[in-house]
Amino acid sequence: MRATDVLTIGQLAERTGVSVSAIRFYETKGLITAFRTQGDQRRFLRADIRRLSFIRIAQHLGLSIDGIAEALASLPHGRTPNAADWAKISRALRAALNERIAELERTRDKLDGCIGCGCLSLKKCALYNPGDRARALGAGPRFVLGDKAGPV
Amino acid sequence: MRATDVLTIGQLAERTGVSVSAIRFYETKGLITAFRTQGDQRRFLRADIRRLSFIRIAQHLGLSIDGIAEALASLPHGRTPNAADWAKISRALRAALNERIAELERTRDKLDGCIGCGCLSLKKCALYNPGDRARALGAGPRFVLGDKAGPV
DNA sequence: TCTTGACCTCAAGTGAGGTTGAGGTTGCAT
DNA sequence: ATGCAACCTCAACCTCACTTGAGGTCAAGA
Repeated sequence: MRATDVLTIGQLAERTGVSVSAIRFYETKGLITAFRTQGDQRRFLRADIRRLSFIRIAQHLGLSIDGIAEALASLPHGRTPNAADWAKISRALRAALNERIAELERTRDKLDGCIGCGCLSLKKCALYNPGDRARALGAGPRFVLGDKAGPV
Repeated sequence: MRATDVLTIGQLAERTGVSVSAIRFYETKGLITAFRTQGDQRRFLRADIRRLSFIRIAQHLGLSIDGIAEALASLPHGRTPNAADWAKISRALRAALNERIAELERTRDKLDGCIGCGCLSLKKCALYNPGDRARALGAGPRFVLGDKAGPV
């Protein structure tokens, strides 16, 4: 293994734009793993750059840490994921993305219907029905890969 | 003013599906105002149902409490907003919505380009460039009505 | 060898968006 | 007039996704 194949946490942070403290946090959450030097310092593989990229993209799409952990669980254990592995998991991400887009479009169309009447009334108006509430709660959109309805 | 024109906080909660504690919280944040009975209990107007609906819809679209307060500031002060007022503010909401949809579509298209190569590499890949980072941070999407770049 | 910057752990803090609980008051029906 | 559900305030607590700080260790260059 060449020296350039392993990265310190600082190097990984610098290459990904993710802070050192955030990387350590992700490790405690099981999103990423490091091996250790004799002096207990973390060392990462170059493949972890891609893993971290996936994490940040997925976050941008609204997935929670737990949702991302779930998605990453589909990657092979015991070997470094290859391009095909990443392509597969990216397609799952794409599906989640399409669903979120469709949901926003539905909301927009309902809003269009409401602009005319100016009703904007919960329960009465199609725009906001109580069944949607679970999805709307919390800080930002939450949905899990492969879970159409989102968390209960 | 008929008795049916005013609502207790419990009635407002029941009609909107928003919890009593959340309504009180919104009041402390200035999103909604109530007048008080002699015994210091809150009383709301029926128009506040619409106001609360707007708040929840805007939240669902990813606006922060502060962003919603800003949007609501464009409503007339001193009189109950009418249908035209709500239509105007709803159009602003629609614009924010369209922007968010467009952003997600751009992300999806970049992701499509990346599935082929399986690159998924921060900085190198078009999918995630550091300039986007400010927008991606925090819990869920943040954007302010009429603010293209989002909060600084 | 020494220095210095990068690293380590663990605990506490942050901010958004609320909820929960204690202890007390109001207001409507009977 | 009385009972009791619904209201009040205020402080503390919660989750999420991190950051910050204290106190200490490691590793590489001069």
